[in-house]
Amino acid sequence: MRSAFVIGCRRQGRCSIAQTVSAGSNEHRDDPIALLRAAVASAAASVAGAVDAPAGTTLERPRNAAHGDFATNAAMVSAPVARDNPRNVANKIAAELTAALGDDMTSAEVAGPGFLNLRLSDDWYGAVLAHVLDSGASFGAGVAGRPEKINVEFVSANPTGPMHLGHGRNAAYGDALSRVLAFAGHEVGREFYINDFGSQVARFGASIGARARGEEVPEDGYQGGYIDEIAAAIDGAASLSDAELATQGIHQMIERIRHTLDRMGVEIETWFSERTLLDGRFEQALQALSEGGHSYEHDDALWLRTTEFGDDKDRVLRRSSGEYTYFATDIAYHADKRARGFERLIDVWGADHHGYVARMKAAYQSLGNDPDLLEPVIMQLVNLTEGGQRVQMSKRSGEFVTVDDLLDDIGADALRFFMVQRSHDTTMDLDLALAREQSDKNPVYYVQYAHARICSIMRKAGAGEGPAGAPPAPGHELHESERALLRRLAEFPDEIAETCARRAPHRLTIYGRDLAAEFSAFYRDCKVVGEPEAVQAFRVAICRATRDTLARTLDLVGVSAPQSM
RNA sequence: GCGCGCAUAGCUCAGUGGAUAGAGCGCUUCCCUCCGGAGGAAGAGGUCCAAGGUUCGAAUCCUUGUGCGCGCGCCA
Repeated sequence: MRSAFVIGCRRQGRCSIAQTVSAGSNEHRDDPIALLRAAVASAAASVAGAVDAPAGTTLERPRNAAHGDFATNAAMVSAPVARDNPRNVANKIAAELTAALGDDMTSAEVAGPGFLNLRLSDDWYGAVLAHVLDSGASFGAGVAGRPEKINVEFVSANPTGPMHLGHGRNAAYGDALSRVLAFAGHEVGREFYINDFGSQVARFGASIGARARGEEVPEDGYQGGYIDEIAAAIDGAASLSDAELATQGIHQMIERIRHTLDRMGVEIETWFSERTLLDGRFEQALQALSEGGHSYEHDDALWLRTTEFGDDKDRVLRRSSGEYTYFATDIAYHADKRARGFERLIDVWGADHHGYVARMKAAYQSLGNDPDLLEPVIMQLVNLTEGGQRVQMSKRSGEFVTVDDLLDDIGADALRFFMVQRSHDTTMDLDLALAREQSDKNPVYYVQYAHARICSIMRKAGAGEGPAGAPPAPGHELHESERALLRRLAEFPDEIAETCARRAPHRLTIYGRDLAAEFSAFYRDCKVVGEPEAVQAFRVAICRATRDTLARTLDLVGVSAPQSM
């Protein structure tokens, strides 16, 4: 029996639930936050007369300073179990905590309906800083409860055209998610599915052929200047077959997409060709569906009974014409991912694919898999704005804005930060004027500036990269800005865990901005260089920890952390 | 019509059961003999779409309604 005990933070309106830990857990023995959390859980369990703290017990960072450094609702949650009123329970928990934490805690006050407001000593804050620096590059890493082998399929833009806005958001999200999952300890495979098979490929080849011969593209063909460019780049294009043109054209488009992703700093490990599934794996998947009794013939077509697993209607695998559908090969693709040992599949799809979710999960289940281990993530649309006006067309070409256009315009850092900034399930506006701005108005510059400023301070302090070592215990009374900054730093591992659990990398951009703002307050209140030696050493250590955590946060989003700007 | 998503400050958005709902932008007013002013401080600005329900406690969970987006093909 394991009851969840969660720590949350609550400051400036944010409330995050994080890592769940059961009472008495020994993990992160040297992590002051984990120790505090464990002490609260243990005290609550003891007072409630239970083995574990009651579910729903939280440790929060109150936004109101009068509510202490940390606060817990343990007493209110435990009261029903303890058959006592919350304030009495709170007093008992406070007594237990005082005994358990000793000098680390300076006060535990009962407040309001039964909140317990805790204040920690400066020595405890010193231990937080020591923990961050001791952890070094692994601070916040490996927080995944149980490491999994996860496949993240993203972008998968059709190789019949350039990457547009939606692909940019998809790429920024998928790459950031992959990075943070890997950082948290999962084994992650990043994959791009190349749709190089089927009717669209034929239309693509026909379009190139038409342009190569100076004809108009067919009614159902692909329009756009890039078709002319591809036709011109293929030797003797006018005399090649449409099929050959399609093959060469797709190769070129993939190279273009690869180049665009490179410019964004997006890494793809596996470029998976749909066509290669036809070597037998495709037939194998269809056979498995048939043997499982999930497919049937009707009206000369082959159908999958997806309604068996919650879809609205059954779906066609093989058309009456004999051609297979995109859906059919996609099923084989998912079977292949599973066969390659990935236990969890995350598919990052565009908004127009949300109707595809139910059928794909049904198909995955038909293959004998747990549908919960296939997670389609739907990216909502992106609108571009400029000075409040909606812009969707490129000024240069008059066509839809491509990712390359945006990279030319606002750069990779701004593109990635802005695209990840919003939760994937909300339609977002990207303000080009703001993204272009090279000032504090622009959030990505704000965070990068804080990092550069810390680097400058450390240069001035002559700190260099010397041994991080254990910083001296604070010899001075800490400034409230120092405590606030250390609390924010200490929150990082929980933030990583929560970002992973919710598949929500946009949290990282918020955390980065909050950490940068917290540093700015520290910078305003606390001088580093020129202070007495012990004070300077302690503050340089704070700078080092903040710099590294800011850099890590930016890196997980795929944004650079410049040492000077 | 059905399905999925969304609805929070003038704008763009955080916030998936806790105390007085936050940030950025915009607006108003301040701060450079100061380790980077690419910065900081203060202020104005809210029926958290509506109505019910669950709870000691709801922006958050449940129902219904409204509005917006997207999808509903033997396309991909």
